[in-house]
Amino acid sequence: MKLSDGVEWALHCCTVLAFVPRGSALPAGRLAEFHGVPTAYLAKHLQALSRAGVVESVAGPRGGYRLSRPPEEITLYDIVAAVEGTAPAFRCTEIRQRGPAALPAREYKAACLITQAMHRAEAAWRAELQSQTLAGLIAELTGAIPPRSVEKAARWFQEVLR
Amino acid sequence: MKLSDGVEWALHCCTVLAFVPRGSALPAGRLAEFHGVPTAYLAKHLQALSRAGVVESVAGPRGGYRLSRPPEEITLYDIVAAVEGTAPAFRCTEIRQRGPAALPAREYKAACLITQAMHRAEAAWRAELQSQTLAGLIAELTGAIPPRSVEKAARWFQEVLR
DNA sequence: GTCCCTATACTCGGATAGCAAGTGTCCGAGTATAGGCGG
DNA sequence: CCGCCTATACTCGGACACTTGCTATCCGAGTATAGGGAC
Repeated sequence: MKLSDGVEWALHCCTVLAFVPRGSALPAGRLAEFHGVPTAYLAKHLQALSRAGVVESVAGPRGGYRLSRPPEEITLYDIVAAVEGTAPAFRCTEIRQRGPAALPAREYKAACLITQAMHRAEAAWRAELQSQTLAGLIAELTGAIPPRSVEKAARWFQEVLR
Repeated sequence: MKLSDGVEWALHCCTVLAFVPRGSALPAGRLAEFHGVPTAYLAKHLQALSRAGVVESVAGPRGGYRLSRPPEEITLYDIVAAVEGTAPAFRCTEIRQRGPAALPAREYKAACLITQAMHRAEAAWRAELQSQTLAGLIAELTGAIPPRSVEKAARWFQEVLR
């Protein structure tokens, strides 16, 4: 089981985008530069965020990406699901309906108990991510990030959003 | 994010192995036949269960696999972890230490907050799986499985364990 | 009849190909901007 | 001096190669069994 690297990138990008002034936007190239990752590949994941309605894109010069909702209304699950998809990690192939103890398909009305157990675990995972908003994450960040880093980031913002 | 098919197979196999009389064992070939899956590939996952200490193997004729502990002491997480590994699904690559706002590496003492949040979610997933034992699953199963299927399975057991 | 020995056949275990999905990259379509031109 | 038009350059979006890890398979090492022979 492995999550795409894009999930990490998307979470960091959304955190940065939360500091973009209302009305402005940040291009994919600037975001990639800020995080030191390949531009083209990051763009791919930003498109996924755009399709999911987490961020919105504006074309042309002075264009780029910005959050489409206030950070209070964006959960970490929204971001993860946008990149990773909403399909369950555990997929039941109904092997109980095969082999010497199998019955005709119509006999299996109730869902497989093993599948239910695995889905409960995934639900717990989703619930934990849904309980955390982007705003909450940023609130934690304030005070946890070294002041010098905040200063450098602010300077970079000044230059890029100019 | 996708779990290996082997996880589903392993869970079903352990459920079946719980019904093997103490002292006996069930070969990989019989387990594969019971579930209608490729023998060689299932064997690979049974080896993983064996390495993890969930099942134990006995070689030679009348050999095979059996649970190495009573079902009360085997959690669903034990089985999933044996097949899938214990590495976290979310891997932090420390992109916060790159780009124009980065500081020298020694400045980053505290763990990345985004990573902490993702790890909390995975912990919730693990906790849910750890709270369920194989014995509990089997208790649920009793009464949920159609009587005709139980009968066919019992007949097959008679023939195989003979 | 009982014990021992040997050959057998069955088991697991790790090493080996094939394939799908994630990783990484590129170029084309669309648009807001900025400059120039005319009134 | 002001408004309009056009050319520009910058943005996103989807289509195209490559690599890693999951899927599937095979053959060899080891062992408990079963049968036969000797006592």
